[in-house]
Amino acid sequence: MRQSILFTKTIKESPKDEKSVNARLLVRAGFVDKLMAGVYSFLPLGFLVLKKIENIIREEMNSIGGQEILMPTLQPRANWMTTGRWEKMDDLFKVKDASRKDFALGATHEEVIVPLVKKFVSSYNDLPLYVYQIQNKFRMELRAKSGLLRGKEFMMKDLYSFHLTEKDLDGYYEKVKAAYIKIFKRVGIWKKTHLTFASGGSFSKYSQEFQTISDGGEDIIFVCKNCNQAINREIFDEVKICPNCRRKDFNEEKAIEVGNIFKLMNKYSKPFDLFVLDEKGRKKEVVMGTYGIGLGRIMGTVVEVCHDEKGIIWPEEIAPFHFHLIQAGQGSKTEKIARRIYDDLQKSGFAVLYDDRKGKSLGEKLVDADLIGVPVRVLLSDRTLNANSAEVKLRSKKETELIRLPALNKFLVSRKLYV
RNA sequence: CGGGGCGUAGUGUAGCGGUAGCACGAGUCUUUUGGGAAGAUUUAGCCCGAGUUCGAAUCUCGGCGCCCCGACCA
Repeated sequence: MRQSILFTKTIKESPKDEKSVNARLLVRAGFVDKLMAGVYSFLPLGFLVLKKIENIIREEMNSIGGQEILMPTLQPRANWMTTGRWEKMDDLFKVKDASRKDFALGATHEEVIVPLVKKFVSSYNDLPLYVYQIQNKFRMELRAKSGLLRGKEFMMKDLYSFHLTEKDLDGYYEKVKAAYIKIFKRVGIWKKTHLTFASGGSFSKYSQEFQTISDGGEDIIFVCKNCNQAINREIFDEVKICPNCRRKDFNEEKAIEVGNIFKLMNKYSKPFDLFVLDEKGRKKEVVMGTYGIGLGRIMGTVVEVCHDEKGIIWPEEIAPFHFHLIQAGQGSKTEKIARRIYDDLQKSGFAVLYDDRKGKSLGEKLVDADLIGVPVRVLLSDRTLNANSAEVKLRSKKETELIRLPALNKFLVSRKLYV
């Protein structure tokens, strides 16, 4: 993409109504725009990142047998009455139509997926079944905060699994756990992410969460110094011992909950009477699991974890572009060669942000590049051109390297980091 | 939902009952261009509504909005 036609612009000062690191950097760099507290638009750069995250999640969900669907946001009150959550769920958005009929805006989709599955699943042969969607959720957060980390409207991947037995659910639960670890590795936050025991809410005594250590987080976890297992503060007092290695030595950390996995058992299959017939024709209750990841929250978490005083440092797999090509100087030869590098890289299958803006000093372009945080910067100026070279720099490193132009494309493309 | 703080231009501020001003930013043009350059020029504001007053950015009341702490958070 040519930066001269990118309609968003970087902002020099941090917006005064944003305190969290992720919101300040993402707004300044032009990835997102705040419409109101807890509700953000994703601008071209931010939408690219969101789609990368989405695709990683989609790939990993597909790899464990997930079938993708899309369910409605607008949902009938009756389904929520069936589960009792119309009254019980404090943060459920409720709306009325012109005839005063009630609807819920989907905060989660058990009330839709269970009746849906009931229409198609009737035999034990139909199980297990794994269905997921990636879609906006609405929650009436009374206190939206921390930029993208806690919003009223946010994109979420929600996976639901349906099983004949708890044992089968347990097996799939472990598969999801492994898939989640892959996702957190690919988006670049796994090193700071811990599998964490937490309260099970109303379903079971405990659940498991993935918590990423960050000052921007709102949870407190205790990380086992021996094995990296963590325990959420909400249950620490009753546990006080690592459930994994039985030791009692912990570090206390602030953390962001980036995903959770949950055994629902019959919590929702029961109210909707979701059952199958087994091989002997007997009714068997279906057991379920639910597994969520917030996409915007992942994006915000990545920024919280991957930034420096100059801006964002995107992990390679979710960066909006592979390369940020910067053209400095208005010489027609410089422009011609920059254009050729841009075209060649794109032909090689890479996404390039090409800073072809006129009238900006190199300093301004470099400051913008640091803020936006594309992993690899390629600088072509009159000066580098004199040496028949371009300067290559990783956003995460200080060193720069001059690469001779004839070898440039090969050098950049040969980096195995970008696929 | 409880508590606290705060609303004057995009940002930061001045004004303290009597003509809304400054700086930065942003736009245009020119000269520039190796880490946010310079000149000229332009743009843009009292959160909203009632009340008090001859007169309200300023005082009173109500609303709305934002931030922070807590509670909540399949």
